[in-house]
Amino acid sequence: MIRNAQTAFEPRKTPVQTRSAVTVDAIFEATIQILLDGGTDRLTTTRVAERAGVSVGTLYQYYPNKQSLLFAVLTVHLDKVSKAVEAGCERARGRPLAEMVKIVVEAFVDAKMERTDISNALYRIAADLDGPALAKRMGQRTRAALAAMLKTAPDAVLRQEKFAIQTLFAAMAGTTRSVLEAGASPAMVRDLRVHLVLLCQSYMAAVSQPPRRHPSGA
Amino acid sequence: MIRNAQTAFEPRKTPVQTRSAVTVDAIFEATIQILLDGGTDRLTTTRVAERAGVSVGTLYQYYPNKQSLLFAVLTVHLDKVSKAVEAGCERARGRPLAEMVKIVVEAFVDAKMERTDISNALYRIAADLDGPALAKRMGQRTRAALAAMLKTAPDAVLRQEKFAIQTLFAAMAGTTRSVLEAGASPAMVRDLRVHLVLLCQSYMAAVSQPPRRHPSGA
Amino acid sequence: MIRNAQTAFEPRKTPVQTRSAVTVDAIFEATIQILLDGGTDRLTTTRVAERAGVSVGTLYQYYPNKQSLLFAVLTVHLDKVSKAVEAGCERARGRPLAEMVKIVVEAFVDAKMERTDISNALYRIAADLDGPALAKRMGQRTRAALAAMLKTAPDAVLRQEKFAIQTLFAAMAGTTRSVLEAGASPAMVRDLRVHLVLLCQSYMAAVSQPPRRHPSGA
Amino acid sequence: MIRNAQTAFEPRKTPVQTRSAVTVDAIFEATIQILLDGGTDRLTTTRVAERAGVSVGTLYQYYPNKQSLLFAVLTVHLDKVSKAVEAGCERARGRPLAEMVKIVVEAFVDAKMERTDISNALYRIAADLDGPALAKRMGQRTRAALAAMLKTAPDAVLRQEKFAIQTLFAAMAGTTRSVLEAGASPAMVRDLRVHLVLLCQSYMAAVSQPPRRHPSGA
DNA sequence: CATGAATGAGGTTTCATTCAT
DNA sequence: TATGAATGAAACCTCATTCAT
Repeated sequence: MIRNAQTAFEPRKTPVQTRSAVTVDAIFEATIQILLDGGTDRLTTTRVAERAGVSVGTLYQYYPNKQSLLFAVLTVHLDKVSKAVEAGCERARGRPLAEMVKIVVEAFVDAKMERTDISNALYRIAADLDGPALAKRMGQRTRAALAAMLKTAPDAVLRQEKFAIQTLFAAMAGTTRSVLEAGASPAMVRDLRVHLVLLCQSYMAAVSQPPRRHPSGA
Repeated sequence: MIRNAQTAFEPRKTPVQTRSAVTVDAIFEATIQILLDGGTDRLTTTRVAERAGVSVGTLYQYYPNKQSLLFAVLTVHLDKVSKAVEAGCERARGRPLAEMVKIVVEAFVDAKMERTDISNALYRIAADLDGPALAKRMGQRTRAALAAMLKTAPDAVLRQEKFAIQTLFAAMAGTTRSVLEAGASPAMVRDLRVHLVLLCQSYMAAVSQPPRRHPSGA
Repeated sequence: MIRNAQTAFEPRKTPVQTRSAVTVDAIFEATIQILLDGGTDRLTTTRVAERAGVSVGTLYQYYPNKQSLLFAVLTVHLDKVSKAVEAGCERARGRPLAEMVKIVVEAFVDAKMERTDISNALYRIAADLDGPALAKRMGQRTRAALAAMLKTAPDAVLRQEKFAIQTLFAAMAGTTRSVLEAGASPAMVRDLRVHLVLLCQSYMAAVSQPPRRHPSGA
Repeated sequence: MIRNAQTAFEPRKTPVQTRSAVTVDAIFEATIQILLDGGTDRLTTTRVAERAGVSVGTLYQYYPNKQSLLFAVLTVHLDKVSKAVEAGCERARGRPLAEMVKIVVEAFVDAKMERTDISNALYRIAADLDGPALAKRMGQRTRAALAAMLKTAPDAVLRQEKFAIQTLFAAMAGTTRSVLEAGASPAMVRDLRVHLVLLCQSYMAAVSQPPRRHPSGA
């Protein structure tokens, strides 16, 4: 486990020349490839560089250390998933609660499952980085989006809003992870999609109550 | 990640003499201690031996390699949790579905949360071992116990039984993990306990139907 | 230690255009700055170039390799000190021995102590260059100047002149170095100045004898 | 330059088995050998181990890092010199000032000059360690011994005792160093021995005064 | 001329594992 | 059986230097 401390994790330089951009992409791709067919301990900076067709030195011009490379790769993935969920939240605004949950959960699962191999590989490297830090990075944004969306539900209002959302998110992410790590078959993925929707819908229903009617009329 | 392939993972000898038992225990305890205050990368065989008060040579007499040590430690933990759940299942036989779920989920959460630090540490070493293998080890037994218990519910019968149980288990384990890895405070743990029960209860209710009445009488 | 062997140590081109002169100065200054706040192992060509506001490539246009840069920086410093001593020698011609020594030693100490931080930093890089070569560079000139001056002393003539001068110089340089490297405080520097004069004066007196009187008259 | 900071510099373990003692000695000797025929930058831990006929790993069992190895080598040398001087001080107690100085200076020069090659090599590695720290290590003890000895001189008492001793020591050490680094020939060494005695004697005489007579009798 | 991306040998250090004592 | 010294492959990372743009 590599604890974050205060070290600079930021990539070292932003490529200005075209050549650099190509290099950075190659490194990125190589990292994932190696992770896929080698596992965590084949993932060495030397090997990544080799696979990317550059020298180690070059790799270190862009990433100050191994963690920063892993961090970058992970971040890109998490951001993609976050964006997918946020987009789902946007689309689902104003719909009934059950529908909302369906849209969002499906967006999440689809994003995660698009490449189950990559998702799985990334779970493994996540363990070597600072857990809480990453959880925050991804969780915060997503939970905010969920909260905003849920307020627009016409048919329900949450009790213990904050914690309910946390649980909802933990259930989505955790259940998916468990299934993935168990080595899910495509069939299982399909089923998961359906059942996770059900799971989240029923939970949300359970922690909601009908909105207070406006004393309109009468 | 250390893939096991065909290597012998079994501990080398089962301690028969008292002296050995003490040694093994010390090694065991040392492993966890180091994990707790050092993180994954302080966890070296030498350090474990040192902390346990034995020589590395001795350690290797009981565990043929590092993985086998980690595997053993993890196994003990998982078995403890499994047993707790199984005991819960036993206790819950014949009760109404909601009650069943409550008992089982609480048993699981309590077992995991008894020492959140240890649970967290073990999540980290789990990443370095073979995921699916471990999932199986723990999952199989537990799911069997759940299945047996659920059949005794007087008020509900599951649809898609097998997959529902898988999802139930993934939700329990995954959600708990997510919360733990985010660095849960004691307060959050308490809330989790309550909400995870709710989550599982509502899901189980959703995938159940009232039992077909026996055409008794009439 | 980088032994020079046959490598070209001379700077590559002498700047004729103003732009070049500015560049060279910047590199020079940067080298010292880095040495001051980083120590020997932060002193990399890349860093020097960066701090100087030019590219590494440019640096290598003026200095064919790292040593040549260090050599140049050191040389400038040594020349400055040499010049100060030579000027002292010039001023002191014809004076009594004790006065001569006072003037010269003070000139030397003042030159070295003007920036104790820089002197210290340069001692460090000197170790990475060829010791004897540098000693010669500085020593020869200075000893010649000392010899010429001492011949004009009206009140004394040296025995074993050559070696006495060598010792005088070694004592001046060595003692000063020892004090500096010990991390001299300003107060110590003041004291050193006084005592080094005393030291050299008494030594010179001890190795001198009254001049043979010219058989003038009688 | 490797600054000391707070890192453990102490050797890692004291050899208990005979085998270890042999190993440690071999490493020690190898370090010096490499320094002698290679210079500072051939001095790598790998090369030292190789020359010592052990593996790098073994080296690191005894020295936690490169500096600690250098530090140890240097320390042994400095201690040897210190001891020689202290022994000289002991022997010289009660003698007249000039004799005292002669004994001590010769003890120092002889110790340093016993192996000029080694002394020179060590000057070079000293630059890569923390200057002041080392100066203290050696200087303190020696100055204390000098002070104690000088108090027993029957024919002189020092003015500004503390600073005079500091200067005396700096002159001894510094002058010797200068001569050595200039690549002294055996002949020069002989001369240095004589002249350094003279130098120190005349300085000490200059900063002394006859002792106040006890108003005994008359 | 200047730039700065790329190189890659080589440095320090760790650590699972063995085996003579 | 226990010990712990020894091993050495392999990891991470730096930096002097080059050369296409």
